[in-house]
Amino acid sequence: MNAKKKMKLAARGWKIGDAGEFLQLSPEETRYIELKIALSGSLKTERLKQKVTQVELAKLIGSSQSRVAKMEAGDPSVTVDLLLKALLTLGVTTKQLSRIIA
Amino acid sequence: MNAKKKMKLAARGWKIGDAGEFLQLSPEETRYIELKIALSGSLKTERLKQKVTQVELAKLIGSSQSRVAKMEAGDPSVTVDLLLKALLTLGVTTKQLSRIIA
DNA sequence: TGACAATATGTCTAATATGACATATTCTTT
DNA sequence: AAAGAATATGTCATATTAGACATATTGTCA
Repeated sequence: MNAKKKMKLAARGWKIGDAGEFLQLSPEETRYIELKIALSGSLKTERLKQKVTQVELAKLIGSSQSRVAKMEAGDPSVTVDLLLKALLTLGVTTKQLSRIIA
Repeated sequence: MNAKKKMKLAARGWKIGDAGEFLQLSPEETRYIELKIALSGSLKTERLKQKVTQVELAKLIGSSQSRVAKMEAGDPSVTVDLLLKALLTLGVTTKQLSRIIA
C-alpha cells in the first residue's frame, strides 16, 4: 500500500495515532498526513464559518466544486499548495495557519 | 508577469515587503510566496546545521542534488509539499514548522 | 594557483496534480 | 415524501512538477 492510499484511508475518519501504527507509516509520513488533514479540516471549517458553498469557493480560487470537495475530503490528489492557496484566499492569516499546523 | 516569475524574483533577495508592492502581488500571492521562502530558507539552515550536503539530503529524500538546490533557491517549480517532506525528513517537528510559518 | 568538493542552472520525459465534466449521493425545506 | 440545493465520486486531457543528467559556477584548502 502506498502513501496515497494511506492518506485516503487516514483522511476518512481513522484516528491518525492508531492508523499510523496500523498502516505502518513512517514518522514523516504520519506527520505529513496529519498536516494535510489538519489543513483540509480547517478549510471546511473556515468555509462553513463564512457561509460559502463549495461552488462559490471554487469560483473564488478559480477551480471547480469537485476539486473543492476533494480538498476537504483529504483526497491524495490534492497538494498542500492548493490547500494553502484556498485557505489564504479565505483570508486565513499565516498566524492562524501556524496554529493549524502546530 | 506570472506568479512563478514573481516567486523567482522574490526568492532572490528582494525584500517581500517592497517586492510585493513593486511586483503588484495580491495579498494572497504575497503570503504564499513569503511562506515558501520561509520554508526554503529553513531547509537550507537546517541542512547546514546538521552538516549534510545537498547530495546527502537528496539521497535521504529520494531526490537529486539539483532538485535540492532548487528547493533552497525557492525555484517556482518546487512545491510546498516537497519542501515539507524534506523538512520532516530532516526531523523538523510540526511545532517548529508552525514557528517557521508564523 | 590548482584540484577537488559543493552548489547552481538548464533541460529533458515520466509521473502527478489540475480543472472540468458527468453523475451519484446526501442534506434541507416544505 | 418530493424537489431542489449542496456535496461527493469517478474519469479525462491538459498542465505542472518530479527526478535525473549534463554542465557551469562557486567555494575550500593544500
